[in-house]
Amino acid sequence: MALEHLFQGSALNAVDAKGRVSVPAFLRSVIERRGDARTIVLAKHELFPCLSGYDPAYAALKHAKLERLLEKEELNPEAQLDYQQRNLLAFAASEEVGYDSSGRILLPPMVRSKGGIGDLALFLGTGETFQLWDPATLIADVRIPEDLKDIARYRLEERGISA
Amino acid sequence: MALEHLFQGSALNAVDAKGRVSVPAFLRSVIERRGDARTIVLAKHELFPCLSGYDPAYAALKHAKLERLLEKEELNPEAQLDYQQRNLLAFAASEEVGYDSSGRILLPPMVRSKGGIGDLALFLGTGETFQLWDPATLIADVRIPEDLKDIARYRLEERGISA
DNA sequence: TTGAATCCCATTGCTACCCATGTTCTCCCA
DNA sequence: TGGGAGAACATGGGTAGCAATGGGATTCAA
Repeated sequence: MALEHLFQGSALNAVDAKGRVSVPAFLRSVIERRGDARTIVLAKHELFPCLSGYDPAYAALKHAKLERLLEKEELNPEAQLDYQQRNLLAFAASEEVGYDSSGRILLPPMVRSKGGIGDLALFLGTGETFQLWDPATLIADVRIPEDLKDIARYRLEERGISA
Repeated sequence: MALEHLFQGSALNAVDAKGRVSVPAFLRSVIERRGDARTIVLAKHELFPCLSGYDPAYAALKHAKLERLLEKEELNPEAQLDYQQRNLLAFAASEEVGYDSSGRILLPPMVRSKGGIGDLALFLGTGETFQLWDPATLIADVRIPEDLKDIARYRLEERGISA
C-alpha cells in the first residue's frame, strides 16, 4: 500500500489577507504524480496542534482500508459504530481544496483556526502526508525535536523574521 | 469497487419555509463527477438519528454489495433476514430528489421528520456517502466524537447562532 | 380553488481567475 | 568560471462569476 512518491522537504510561505497560501512546488509535483487532481485535503492533525495534508488518492486509500476492516466484521454492531466514527472524522472533519494555476489554495477558515495558522504557514513533508504549522506554535511545542525547530528558525531568519 | 470521487467536508445550510435546502456545491460536484444525474437519494441512517445521502450510482453499488453478502451466507437463514431488512430499508425507505439549477432540493416531509431535521441542515461528507444532521441532534448524541461536535459548533457560530 | 412543487429573479458575500511584480534558480555561452 | 537570459516560483491586487438564500410567479393536481 506504500505510495510511490513521498512528500519531503520544508517551506515557509505567507498567508495573505484573503487567506491564500502558495502550496510549495515540491509538494504539488508529488501530488500530481500520485494522481492527476490539483487538489489537497486538509485536516486537523490527530496529535499535534497543526494541520495534516495529503492528496485525494491518499484519502481514497484511507477509506478503502476502513471499508475492508468493516467487511470483515459485517455483523458486529460494535464494529459498525467504530467504522462510522472513524469515517466521520476522516472525511467530515477535513476539507478538500483545489489550487489554481498559480499553485495557491484558499485556506478554509475552519481548518485554519483548528490548525492555529496565522499569517505564516510552515510546510513539512512527512512521507505519505505533510504537515502545516504556524512556525511559532512548532517552536513552542515541547514534543518537537530541537533539530526540527531549527528548520523553522532557519526559514524565519531567511525571511528576516526574528523568532 | 472503491469510487473514485469521495464526499469530503462539511457545511451548515438553512432549510427555508418551503422546505428547500441548498446542497453544498462541493457535494454536487462529486455527484456530477460520479454520474451525470443532478439527483440525490436520501434515506434514514442505519445507526444514527440523521439522514444518509448519496447519488443514484452509489445506490446501485449498494444493492450489488448486499447481493454479494447474501450469496456469501446463502444457507444462513439469519443472514437472509438481515439482507431482506436492509434491502427494504435501503430502497423502500428512501427517496430520490432532484436539485434545480440553483442547486436546491425540496426535503420530502417524511425523510425530513425521520431525520429530525429542523430549519438547519448540517451536511457531513463520509467518503462514499454523506450525512444530513440537525446540528442540535448531533451535538446531543453521546456516540459522536467531540472533534466532530466542534465542527457543528463552529458552523453554528459562523452563522451567529449560539450552540 | 387551495395547496404544493417548480421556475424565475434579485441580492449579497465569497471564490476563482486574471494579470502584474519581484526574486530566485537554472542553464547556456562567451 | 563568470555573467546574463529565461524560466519557475511566491505573492499582491482587481474583477467577473458563482453559491446560498429569500421572495414572488406559474403550473399542476387533488
